[in-house]
Amino acid sequence: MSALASDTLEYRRRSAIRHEGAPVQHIYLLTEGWVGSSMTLKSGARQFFKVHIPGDVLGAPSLASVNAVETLTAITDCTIKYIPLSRLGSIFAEHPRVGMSLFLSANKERIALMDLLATVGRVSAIERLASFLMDLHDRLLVAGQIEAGRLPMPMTQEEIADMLGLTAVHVNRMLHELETHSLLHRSGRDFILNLPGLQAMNLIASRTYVQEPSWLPPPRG
Amino acid sequence: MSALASDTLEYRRRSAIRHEGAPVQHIYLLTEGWVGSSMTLKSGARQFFKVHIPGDVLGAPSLASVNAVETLTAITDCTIKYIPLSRLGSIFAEHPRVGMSLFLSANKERIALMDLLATVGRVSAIERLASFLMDLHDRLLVAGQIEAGRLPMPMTQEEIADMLGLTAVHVNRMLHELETHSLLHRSGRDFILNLPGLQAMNLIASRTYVQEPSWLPPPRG
DNA sequence: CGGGGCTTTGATTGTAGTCAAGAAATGTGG
DNA sequence: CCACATTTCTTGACTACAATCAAAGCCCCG
Repeated sequence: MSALASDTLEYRRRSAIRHEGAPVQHIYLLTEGWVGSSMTLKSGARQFFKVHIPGDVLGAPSLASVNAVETLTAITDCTIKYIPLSRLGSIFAEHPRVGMSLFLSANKERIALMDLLATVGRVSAIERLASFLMDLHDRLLVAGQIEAGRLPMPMTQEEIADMLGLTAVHVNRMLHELETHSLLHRSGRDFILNLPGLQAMNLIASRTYVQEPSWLPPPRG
Repeated sequence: MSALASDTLEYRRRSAIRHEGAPVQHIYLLTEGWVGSSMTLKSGARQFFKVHIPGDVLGAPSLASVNAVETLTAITDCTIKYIPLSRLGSIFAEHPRVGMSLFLSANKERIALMDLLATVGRVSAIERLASFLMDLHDRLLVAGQIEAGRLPMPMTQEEIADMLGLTAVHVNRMLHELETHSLLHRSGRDFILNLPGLQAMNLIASRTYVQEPSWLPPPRG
């Protein structure tokens, strides 16, 4: 994917990479830092969908729409590569395996959205928080960005609330509750996680994603 | 898509087409009737993600997973075509435009999930219900399956509740509330919708999806 | 016409939201 | 490096939306 990108840009924490409603001209590759994708409703309420970490493709859902559906905001200072849409067309024609891996990754993201939706719709506030922390921790761990159990947390409690369908006040109380039960310890900007304890609170089944699907055509010679 | 399918099967209302956890061997094309996709949590709670209508591809998110992530259940009697995974591989290699339209449709479904997540996370019960009815109505209308304003409703109130992150009792009360405000009238198994009134309650921006993206490579000669 | 699932309604509870104010942390400019 | 401004966090008191519990009625469907 990286080879397909053209421009590289840096963003400061809090700045917008793209606003919802803007014309869709690129997808993006996040190379450093964290980016949040969110939507703002007519009421002014905001819903976050994902905390993107390095290696993630950003902005792909909006490919299906004339106007961007999601706002992309830098959660930390970050570095982003731009992939213009014109380049996307040739991928599917000339590199079917890359096209298929884009398709697979879109479906993986659908699963992530389904898991978050099930969590927001059907799980108590404290368990939502536990699930969120574990999900973010596990993704960062696999990406080699953190050591196990220590999760840097640059998000505000309001941002966490907008991810989980809660209020900032209630997130604060639930964080306190987790600390009371020794499931979490806050050390500066880091969250120290009690991994077994938090994992036990995650009501979503753990997922095994396919790496090389059997049905994927062989690489070109 | 239809040409890629092999087997065709019929299912009775309530029967399962595929259970979550089962090995992933097919995707499906719904040709008649409605199918719900859902997930069951460790707590036993259920979350619905989508009411699929004729023309929809079913089961694609699970392509990214070793075990199926979603349960597919017939909401009405329905007819389904099976697309084996083996066939999927050749699509991307031999029909790049079809591959790309699969990719686009996966991203369209991501937007639908994002809209539902924002609704469940950030919208009041009565507005959730209004949004759900309008979304289903609009999709069926575009598909030419209904006449405007008249929505057949074979789902139980418990199924609607599991879609919206509510209880069946509360869905019942909110339906009553909508009727009180002349936003809804129930006539047998049909819901008669006050379209302008319900649309005004939908807090999600309306979407314009791309048909022929400019970046899509030209059809093969 | 009998029975099980679904709907409806009432009474009560509880989780999370709202409002508010003070404390702490963070950022900024001098 | 300090002083000030602003944002974020924390806590308390109170409210309210939706959940829960329970029971009766309805309606298919066999």
